[in-house]
Amino acid sequence: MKKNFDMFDQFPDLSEEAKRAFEAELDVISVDKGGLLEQEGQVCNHLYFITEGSARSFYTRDNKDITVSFSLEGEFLTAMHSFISRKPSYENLEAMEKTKVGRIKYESLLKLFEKHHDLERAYRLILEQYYITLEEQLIFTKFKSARDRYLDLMEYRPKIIQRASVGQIASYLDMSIETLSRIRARI
Amino acid sequence: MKKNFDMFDQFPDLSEEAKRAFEAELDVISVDKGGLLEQEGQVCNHLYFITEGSARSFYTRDNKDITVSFSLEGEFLTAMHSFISRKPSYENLEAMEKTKVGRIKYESLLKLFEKHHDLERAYRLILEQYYITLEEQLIFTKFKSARDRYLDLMEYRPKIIQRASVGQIASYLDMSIETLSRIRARI
DNA sequence: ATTATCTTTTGAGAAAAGTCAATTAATCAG
DNA sequence: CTGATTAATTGACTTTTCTCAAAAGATAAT
Repeated sequence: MKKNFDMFDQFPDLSEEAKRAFEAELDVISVDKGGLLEQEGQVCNHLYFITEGSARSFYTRDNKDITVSFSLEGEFLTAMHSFISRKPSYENLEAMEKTKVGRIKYESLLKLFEKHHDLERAYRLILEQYYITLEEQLIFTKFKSARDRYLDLMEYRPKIIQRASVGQIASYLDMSIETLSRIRARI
Repeated sequence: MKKNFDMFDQFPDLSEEAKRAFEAELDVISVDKGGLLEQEGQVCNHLYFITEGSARSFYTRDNKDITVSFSLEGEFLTAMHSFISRKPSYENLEAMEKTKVGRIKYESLLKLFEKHHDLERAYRLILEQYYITLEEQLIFTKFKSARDRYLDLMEYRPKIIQRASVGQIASYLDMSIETLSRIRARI
C-alpha cells in the first residue's frame, strides 16, 4: 500500500527495528471536519502525524477562538505544552477537513525510548523542530505589520489561506477579523 | 567545595557515572559585565549553566538591541535556535554583570549521548523547558497590555528589573523605552 | 569638580490596529 | 430551494502605543 506521506522520511538514520516497533504502536484514526483530536482541560496523550487532510490548534479566550498553529499533511502534531508537561492542555486540536492521522500514546513513546535509543533522538528532533517554528513565529510576529504578516503567510504557507477561515487566520496572525478583511481588500 | 547552584539538582535520576562524565567535559568560564559568551553570525557551540551572575540574549535590528531573554544563576542558557539547527546565530549572549558559567561543547554533548542515555534524556528536559518558556512567553505577550506585561515581569521575575536597564527591559517586553518609562511613572 | 556622554523622563502629535455597528455574502438544515 | 444562521466586509470612531523632540538625570573620564 502506497502512502503519500511517510513520517520516517524525516529520519533517515532510524533503524528498521525502531521503525517497526514504532509502527506497531501506531493507531490510525480518521476524523471528520471539525472533529477534535485533543480537548482543552485534558492532558494531551498523543503525538500525531497527519497523512491526509489538515488540522489546527486553538484555544479559547473571552469566548473567542484563537488559532495557535496550522498543520498539514506530512507534519507531526500535538498539544506540545501539555504533552511535555503532562498538565491539562489549554489547546484543542481540530481537523479542518476530513483528516487521517497516525498517533502514538505518550506512554508507548516513553517505553519505546527505553529500547530504541534512536527513537528518542528522532523525538528530540521533532521537539527541536517545534521549538524552531515557535521561535521563528515569535520573532516574525514581533517586527511585522499586520499587512506583512499576512503577505508572509501567503508566500510561505499559501495552503493555509485556502483551507482556513478568515477568523482562524486573523487570530493566528494576531489581528482582528476586520483588519484582515481590510488587508485582503487592499492587496 | 560548596556550590550555590548545582545543575544536577534538576535531574535527580541521573546516574553518578553520567554526572562525572558530564562534569569532565565542562569548562568553567568567567566573564566580566558586558562580555559576550556567544556572538551573532557564528554557530553557537555551547550549552551554558550559570553558577554566578546573570546574562541576557539579544539581537540587533535596525541598529537597535532587542533583548530576547534573561537568565539568572541556576539556569541553563544557550542560543537555542543556532545550537539546535547548527546554523549561524542571530543572537548574542552577554553577561549582565561579572558572571561565572560552566559550559559544554555541542560535540561533547552528542558524544556523551552515545554512552549515557540518561544525559540525552536530561538534555531533552532542558529543551522541553526552553520550549515551554517560549510558548508561555508567546501567549503571555499576545494578550496583555504594555502595562500588564510589565506588572507580570515585576511579579514573576523581579530580579530582572533590578539588574537590567530600561532599554533592555523595554525591548524584552516589546514596547518602546518611552512607554516603559511612562508605565513606571504611573504605577 | 566639570565636561561629555549616555540613559531616562516628559510632552505633543501621528499611526496602526481595535471596537462597535450596520450591511452583504456564504453556508447549512429542513 | 429557501429561510435561518453564521461569516465576512465596510464605515465611523476610539484607543493604544509609537515616534520625534527636548529636557532632566546619571555615569564616567579627565
